[in-house]
Amino acid sequence: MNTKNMSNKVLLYEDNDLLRESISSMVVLDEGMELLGAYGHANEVEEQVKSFKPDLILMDIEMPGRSGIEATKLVKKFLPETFVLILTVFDDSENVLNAIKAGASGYLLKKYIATRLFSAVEEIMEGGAPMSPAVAKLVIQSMQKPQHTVDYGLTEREKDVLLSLSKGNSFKLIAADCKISIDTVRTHIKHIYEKLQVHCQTEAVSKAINEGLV
Amino acid sequence: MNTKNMSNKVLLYEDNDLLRESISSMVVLDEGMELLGAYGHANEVEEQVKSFKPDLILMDIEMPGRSGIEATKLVKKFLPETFVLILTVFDDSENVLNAIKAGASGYLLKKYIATRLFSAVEEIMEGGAPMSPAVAKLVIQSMQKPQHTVDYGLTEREKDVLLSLSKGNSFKLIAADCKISIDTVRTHIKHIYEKLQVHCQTEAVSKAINEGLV
DNA sequence: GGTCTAATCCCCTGATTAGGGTATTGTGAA
DNA sequence: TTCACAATACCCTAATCAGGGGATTAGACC
Repeated sequence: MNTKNMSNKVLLYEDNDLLRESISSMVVLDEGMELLGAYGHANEVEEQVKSFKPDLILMDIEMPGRSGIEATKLVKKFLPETFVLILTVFDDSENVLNAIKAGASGYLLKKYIATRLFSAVEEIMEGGAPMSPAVAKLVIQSMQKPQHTVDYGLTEREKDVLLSLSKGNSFKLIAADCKISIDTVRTHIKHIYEKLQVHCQTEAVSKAINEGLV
Repeated sequence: MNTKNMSNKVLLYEDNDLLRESISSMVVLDEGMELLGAYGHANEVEEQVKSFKPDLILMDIEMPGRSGIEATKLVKKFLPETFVLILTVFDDSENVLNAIKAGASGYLLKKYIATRLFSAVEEIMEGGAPMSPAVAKLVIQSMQKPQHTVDYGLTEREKDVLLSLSKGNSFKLIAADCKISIDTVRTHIKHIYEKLQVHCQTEAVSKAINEGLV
């Protein structure tokens, strides 16, 4: 889409006037980028994206009106091939993960803008995913199943039964699966309900899957 | 756990003799790391981890016997505070994502070992998550994708009911939740079963959660 | 206007599950 | 040797669910 000697068309959304000016200057002075527009809010992002067809958008999260995360969703909806680099002071897990789920290709904390903006842009345009170490850690943690959040004290056999249950098996099938009688299955199930503090299959399955017990 | 002037205790698993020797040398010669052991397979990883209590494990994926991904799961099970850095030639999405889900803290392609091993180790020990740009991209893509894998043609109302069911609600509670009669719930449930090709609640909930329908 | 579908509601019957017991065996800890 | 507990198995009753009907209303589409 972009060759090395073509400059990348860039849009900037940042509500802080000073910062917007400063980033604008950086972009304008860089020969690899061409600034198409810089806005203090993202309320007209849909029209702007459609008319400018940028290659890259630098997006703040906290802006008056529509948030950068909402704006990112819209951008990816109407021009999916556009890259979005989030520029923000927030590095809490909620914002980071939501931005990435919304379709952002990279996440740069504002304190690193001066030193790393150009390398981040370069990385993004080459198909990479620039992230500060702290952000990368958050992303990885979100994928690692919360293994030892709570220990419900399930025995091995109870875990077997719960696993079979979570696959959608009836008591009858669980009995066959575990090679025990259906009454024993019932006994295990009762203990599982007590330990998980639930009162029916669906609750147990939901809890088992969502808390990584299976 | 580790202060800057304490060397980190390291275990290495790598089946290629030449590469194992070469990485061992790098680790031994670095004053920040202390090599406790280097093995060509991970079949006794459980005992080794328990007796050495390493701070960091450098783990190959493809090894005879137990894979590095299985080994990583065991390590995190018995010594959760141990960091695991995957060293591998594979950068396909399946291996990368499985390794991360298994609990790996970082992922370094072998071609980068010579130039980036020390910085990756440093980053990991500081709580970061070193990844090559290609790997970071894979991780991000995996979070952006899993929305509409399969379309079962559920109507909006059916999705509402399925969502409520997946939270562990009984038909009675779903009825209250959606403000409809229990009979209507039953009708929706019947249609959901048909469309999802399942025959009971647990199967439906399992499918809904695992395939991201809710 | 006719057809289709989503969403709502009702009934019935047989199967399954929930919640309450009790009991035996084997194992491992106190 | 007790004691606790995991794993196995059985019984009973009330509640809930599965699978089969049928029916009405409102909108969409042709």
